[in-house]
Amino acid sequence: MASQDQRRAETRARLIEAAADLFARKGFHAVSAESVAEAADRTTGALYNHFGGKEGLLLALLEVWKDQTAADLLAGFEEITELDDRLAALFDVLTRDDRDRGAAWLLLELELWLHGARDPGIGEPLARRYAGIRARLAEGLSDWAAIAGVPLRRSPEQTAVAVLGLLIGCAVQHRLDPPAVERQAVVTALRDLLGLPGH
Amino acid sequence: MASQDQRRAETRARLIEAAADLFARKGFHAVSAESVAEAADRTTGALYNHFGGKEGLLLALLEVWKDQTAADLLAGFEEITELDDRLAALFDVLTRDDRDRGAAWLLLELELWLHGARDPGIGEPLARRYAGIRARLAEGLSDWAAIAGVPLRRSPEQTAVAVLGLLIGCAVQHRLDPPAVERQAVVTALRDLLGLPGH
DNA sequence: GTCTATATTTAGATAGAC
DNA sequence: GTCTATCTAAATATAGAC
Repeated sequence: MASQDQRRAETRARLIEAAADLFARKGFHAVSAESVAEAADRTTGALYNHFGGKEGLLLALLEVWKDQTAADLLAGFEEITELDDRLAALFDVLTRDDRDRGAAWLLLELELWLHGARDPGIGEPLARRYAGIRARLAEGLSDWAAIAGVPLRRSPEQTAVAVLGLLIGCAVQHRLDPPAVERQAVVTALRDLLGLPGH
Repeated sequence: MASQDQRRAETRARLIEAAADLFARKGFHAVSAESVAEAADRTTGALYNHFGGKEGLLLALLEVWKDQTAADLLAGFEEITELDDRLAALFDVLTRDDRDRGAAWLLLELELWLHGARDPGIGEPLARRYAGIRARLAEGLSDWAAIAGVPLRRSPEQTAVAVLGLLIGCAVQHRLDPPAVERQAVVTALRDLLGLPGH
């Protein structure tokens, strides 16, 4: 009896994973429901049974990633002690271009954003997700400020907005033209936002 | 004889304008070549004759916007004298949501970016465009620093990267959740990047 | 140079077998 | 619950008339 649920859960997981990969690499509209099912070793029938369609799959994907992204982004941040390295790690998460999930992360992120900006059904959960990421980041920055004895220049929330904004905006530019965005310059810019003197 | 060229030029312009509007509002893949032609009061035949297809239309659109964007972004910047107002004007260009072209600017921008990140044929001209925008912005910042007597904290180019990055990243967040991004906080963050004391 | 009409392909979605 | 087979709709692209 449990193995039925197990198989169902695996099908669901496989479909979501395949969707994440394909949507990120080719874009939502350029990917057919059939190709997602095929990549997951299932069929469109299963996909429609689970998610009701491609749009439903996108929403499910968003929900799964809701917390995971914040975790990915802040994983390094909370472990590293040296501040400059922590800041650089944040940028690296967004710009690394290897074969793992981080590879197309930025692409999928903006793919989702673009849908969210047009469709409230996607936009609202996405907005909540960003708010969650900022809340965690704000908490981290607030703790850091207290320990380091450096007063933040804005509320923790608005500092998180600025830090996240700078990271996203620089990552966007980096993707099109990597040499144009110097890693070290991003780090010093982040330092500026935190109210630290130049190195 | 000239009227032949004129009509051809007008058809081209109408198609590009219609494409900009529709691509921005609905996204490239969600828009059919036929709907673009219809919105431009022409037919698909004309579209294919001019651009060879929808992809060609996207490229042509990109070329037209190449310089225009920098002009739009910096138009206010160079006229306003009060620094905080200048900085706020930059952000306003990216976040205003009225009925004119600025409305969907950010959407079309990231729509193009997403295609550019996946297709070098789009990515390379797009990268050149961003470089152009940064060059103009760097020049403006450099001039300002000289006049104001405030030394920039990074090279003009890398300062432009950071300023543009912060603007884009904050605009992205603002689009999904306007109240979460305080205009004044963006201004002070920009001040930080320029090495100015808090207000 | 532009339009009408259409060929070709492929998408999303479903019905019924197992 | 999943798969096979198929239906309907819509998209890109073209061919030929004007």
